[in-house]
Amino acid sequence: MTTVLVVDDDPQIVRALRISLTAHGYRVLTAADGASALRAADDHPDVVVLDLGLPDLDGLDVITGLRRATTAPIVVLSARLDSADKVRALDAGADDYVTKPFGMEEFLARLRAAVRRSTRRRAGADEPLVRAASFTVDLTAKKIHRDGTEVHLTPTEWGLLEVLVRAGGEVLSPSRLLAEVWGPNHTSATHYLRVYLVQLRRKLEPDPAHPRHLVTEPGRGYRFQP
Amino acid sequence: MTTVLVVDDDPQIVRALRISLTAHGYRVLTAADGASALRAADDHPDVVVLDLGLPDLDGLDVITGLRRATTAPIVVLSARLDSADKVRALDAGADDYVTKPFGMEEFLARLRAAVRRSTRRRAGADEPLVRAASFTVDLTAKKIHRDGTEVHLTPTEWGLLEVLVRAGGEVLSPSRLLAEVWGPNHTSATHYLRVYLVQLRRKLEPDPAHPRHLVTEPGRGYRFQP
DNA sequence: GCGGACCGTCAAGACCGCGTAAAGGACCGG
DNA sequence: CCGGTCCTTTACGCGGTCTTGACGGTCCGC
Repeated sequence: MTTVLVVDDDPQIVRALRISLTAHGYRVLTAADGASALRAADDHPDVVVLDLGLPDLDGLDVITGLRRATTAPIVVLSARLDSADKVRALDAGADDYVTKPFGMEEFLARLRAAVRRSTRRRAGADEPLVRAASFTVDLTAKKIHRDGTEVHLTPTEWGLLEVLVRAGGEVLSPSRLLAEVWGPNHTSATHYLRVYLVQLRRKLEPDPAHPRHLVTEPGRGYRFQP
Repeated sequence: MTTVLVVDDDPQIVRALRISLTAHGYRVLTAADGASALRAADDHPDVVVLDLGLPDLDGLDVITGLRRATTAPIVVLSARLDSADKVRALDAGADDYVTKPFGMEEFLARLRAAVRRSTRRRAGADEPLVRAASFTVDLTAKKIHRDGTEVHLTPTEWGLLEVLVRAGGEVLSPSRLLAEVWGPNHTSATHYLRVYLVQLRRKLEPDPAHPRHLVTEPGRGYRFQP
């Protein structure tokens, strides 16, 4: 679950944000001033929503202080429209700046965008990882693993496998596959496909003669079965 | 140098952005429609500035298309004030949304924030000293140490190594490496790379014939393995 | 049962990317 | 002007990869 630290001294806004955020599945921590905000940073929130008009500390100092404690994205809320304030806040380490009054939908979308970017590396890095019974395909790292060891694929082999995997189980016609891997001018060389399907099966399938994942659909094409 | 891809069909805006961005030390690529924007994504911009009102493709499709090709942050420019548009764009994969007309200072600050966020991980905070098993790279002092003694690198050798090290293990394509080290006009002289890779390996690798740190990814490029 | 279309398999040769050595040439400081 | 460093360019061998051809098998319609 994603944890949001809301820092604002206005109980009205805190309450409104808590309701909306909780309703959207977030876990909510709150702080009413800068000092407690910096303390709350130790609880490792995934994202911080920060009002700049706090009673005890200057807003910019809160940002730099938070930056020392955490790499979580900071979305600043502020009533000030002055663009110089925005520039200072962003350069101090904030990730986005929303002026009050704000629309809740837009605010939530900006929050999602901030969280998405900060988690793409660690969580998202291994999300496009497709599993089959006997091997796994890492689409970003372009690597295949089987029985714990890495399997080496040639560029063309990889190109073919990638197209099949990205299709997500859909049957792809020979001409479609050829166009994707070899370019639109090789759509009649269906023999290539057979050769490379054999090689892929030999490298990936437990029993290459009876493929379970790289399946032939006679007369229609090929399909990847996760 | 940070590379910005500016996508807009209005020559006025492109021109204004190019001037401002260049003056602030960015390298600027431009595209006037969605199709060429997707093509330009292969040049690995560090950040994309995208106008949503393009003549050929729907803005959201451009965002999702870019997201397939690159993880660079996307800052959307749009004349539409409707918050529903913002929500859609942000949820499609955009990182920030600026409405026209916009203040250049604020825009630049948002751009800096977007770039900072996406490069924070590899900047490695305050440890610009990268260790490999057989040598260490000091990125600030521009020095290499191996077995306690300093290794001398020529400027070009250093440039190449620096780009590889800063990429933090990511595979870099030949064209990308050439553009970074020799400038964007030498992207086809792939032979340079082989020559300099040999020299770097001879100076740094324990067994230059079987490199452990400066690794070739056949068909895709080169990678630094710490 | 028979022929043809489609598919799987194997292997040989062409081709291309990569690594390596080394020569030519620009540039610079003495 | 000279020696050195560094960049560029040429040449070549090797190994992996792609392409191509041949052949056997299976399924289906006739």
